[in-house]
Amino acid sequence: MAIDRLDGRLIELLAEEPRIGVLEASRRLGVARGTVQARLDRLQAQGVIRGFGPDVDPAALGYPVTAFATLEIKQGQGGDVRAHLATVPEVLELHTTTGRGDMLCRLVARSNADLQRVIDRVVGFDGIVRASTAIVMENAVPLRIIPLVQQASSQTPYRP
Amino acid sequence: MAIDRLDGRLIELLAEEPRIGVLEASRRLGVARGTVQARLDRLQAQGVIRGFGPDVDPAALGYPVTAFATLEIKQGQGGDVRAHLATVPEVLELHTTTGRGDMLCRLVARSNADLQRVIDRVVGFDGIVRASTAIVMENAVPLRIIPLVQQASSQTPYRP
DNA sequence: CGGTCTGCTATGCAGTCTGCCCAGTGAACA
DNA sequence: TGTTCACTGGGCAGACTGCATAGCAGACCG
Repeated sequence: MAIDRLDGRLIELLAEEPRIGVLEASRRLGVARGTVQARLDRLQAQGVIRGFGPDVDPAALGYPVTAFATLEIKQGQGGDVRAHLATVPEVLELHTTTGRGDMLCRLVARSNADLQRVIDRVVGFDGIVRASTAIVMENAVPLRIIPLVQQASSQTPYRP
Repeated sequence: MAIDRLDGRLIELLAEEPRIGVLEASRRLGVARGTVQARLDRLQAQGVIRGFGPDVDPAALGYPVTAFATLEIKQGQGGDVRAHLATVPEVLELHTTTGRGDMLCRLVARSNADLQRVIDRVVGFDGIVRASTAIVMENAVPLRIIPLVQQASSQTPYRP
């Protein structure tokens, strides 16, 4: 669960140059190949690294508009709403939350006009009482994880 | 910008088995290796595939709590607030939005108690007028892109 | 203190893949 | 009709992977 500096550097390296191989990584990190191999296996086994899936940009696919919708759900309808939203491709992410709304979801659309269609489809379901949407104007900080990895790994020095 | 069925299948394949090579992918897709190579290059050049960065799970790093904070910003302070939030490792994502708040950010923390520390650090900045936070209870639909890829690619058949 | 474990280093080997090249083919297009 | 483009199928040298082995240093424990 705790990762050390070497793990951190390895993840940073993989994030910067994903196409890199184990051998090249070991050279950059100044450790043996087997060590990198073992660390990678461990990180994946522990679930720290879930995988290396392709990072697809919705904008490049023709969906440049992103929005967040807060949904208020009728009591006891949570499961149905979740199943409904899971069938909508434009729903990229869905969380149930505390606070004002009951659910928060991330949407994409082909245009602002198209967003209306998506929202209609999202809220066109019985269990949803109310929805409020915030359109993203600028993605000031794109989804990132490296700073957190650095923080988490800086605690534990690498002792060979 | 438009991707066809083959591109779509390739992305799906890469998402399912990221460790796959070009050669194996070409076998699965039933096309020549050079074709897969060319498609991959094109997808990356067009920015559809940004990269293959490691998918790190914050929970496995010791940050199991996720929250979304809506921030209200003092007029004209947007840039400063953005720079401030970029320095906080626990801020994984930041968007400027329309609607009720002015910014929406995704936070992680080591515990609910630790979330307080994170929020204090986030809002402990002059430009932020008010913040309202929603803690994520369940990630009903984890960040996904495949359904969108399928939708986008199903329009254009593959004509060899 | 000595035994045991774990993690790292270093090395080797066979099999496989990558990057690059080329010639040929079929379809779309001017 | 001629040109262009994408795909096919093949070949080649070099590099990498997965796997296995052996030695070494530090931590832990009775």
